[in-house]
Amino acid sequence: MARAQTLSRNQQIVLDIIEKAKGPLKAYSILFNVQKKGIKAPQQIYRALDKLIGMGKIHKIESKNAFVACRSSDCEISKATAFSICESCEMVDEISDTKLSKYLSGFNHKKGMKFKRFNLEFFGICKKCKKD
Amino acid sequence: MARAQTLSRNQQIVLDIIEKAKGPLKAYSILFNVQKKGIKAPQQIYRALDKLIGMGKIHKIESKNAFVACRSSDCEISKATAFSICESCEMVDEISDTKLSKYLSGFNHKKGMKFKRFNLEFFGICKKCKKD
DNA sequence: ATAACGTCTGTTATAATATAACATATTTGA
DNA sequence: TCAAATATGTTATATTATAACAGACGTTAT
Repeated sequence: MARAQTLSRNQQIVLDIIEKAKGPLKAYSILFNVQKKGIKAPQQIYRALDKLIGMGKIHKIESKNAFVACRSSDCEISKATAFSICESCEMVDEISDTKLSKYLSGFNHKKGMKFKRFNLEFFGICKKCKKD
Repeated sequence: MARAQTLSRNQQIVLDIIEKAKGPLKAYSILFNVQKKGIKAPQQIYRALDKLIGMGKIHKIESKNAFVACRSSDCEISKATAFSICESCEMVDEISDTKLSKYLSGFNHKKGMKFKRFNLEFFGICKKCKKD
């Protein structure tokens, strides 16, 4: 049985940084930010990231190779993720839309494949950037 | 105005390889495959890939950093992509489902952001792999 | 308690993915 | 035909991610 609640030292450090950030963080940017805390190597970051993703604490934005904190308390969300991404300022917003999530979770491939998980990324220009 | 129909030499070479492949191809695997045709550097591959993506001839599978040929004649599809990915055999299938596409194209963010494009990736185990 | 196990850590090295920058050639269109 | 846009070739380098090995730390079953 995996430990569901407690985070290891490195996991906590990495999660803290990601949660404090305003936007998505890249692995090496996390690394530079935690070097004062004694973490020195990419491996340490990637290991923590993997575990945090597994726990649903963070998500990877695949199109950006960057990581954001999950702001939904629902654990299931890590099997059903959707994001809104601004192509101008790089802002990422997690979309929690029950209808959307249900619609996609119920979607089945014509060829009979049963889906366990999906990731959806929307792109556009956010309100803020449109004004400029 | 961009040339919509004609492909340059390198673009054609890269597209040919991707179209012939059974599954998604990675950039460096494409490179190794076309070295006999005189293409020597990653740049040449990535440049061709970028253009082909822009034309909607191929798509990038973000979660795999790999590329597949578009098998839909509809150009619009490059602004609305959906894929089915087997986590066991790595097979990727492009999903062309009008309802799904319409549903997602019509989806609007609560915060007023207008989406121009989306990419959806479903994960599971394909029929073939389930048998094994 | 202690041995066995699973998990986490630290570390060095290297693989895999992608872009920068510069020089030149080719195509296209006004 | 000349300017602009697009494509090419090339070298170097940046960025992202994993392999492989060694050791530490906590649980828990005996």
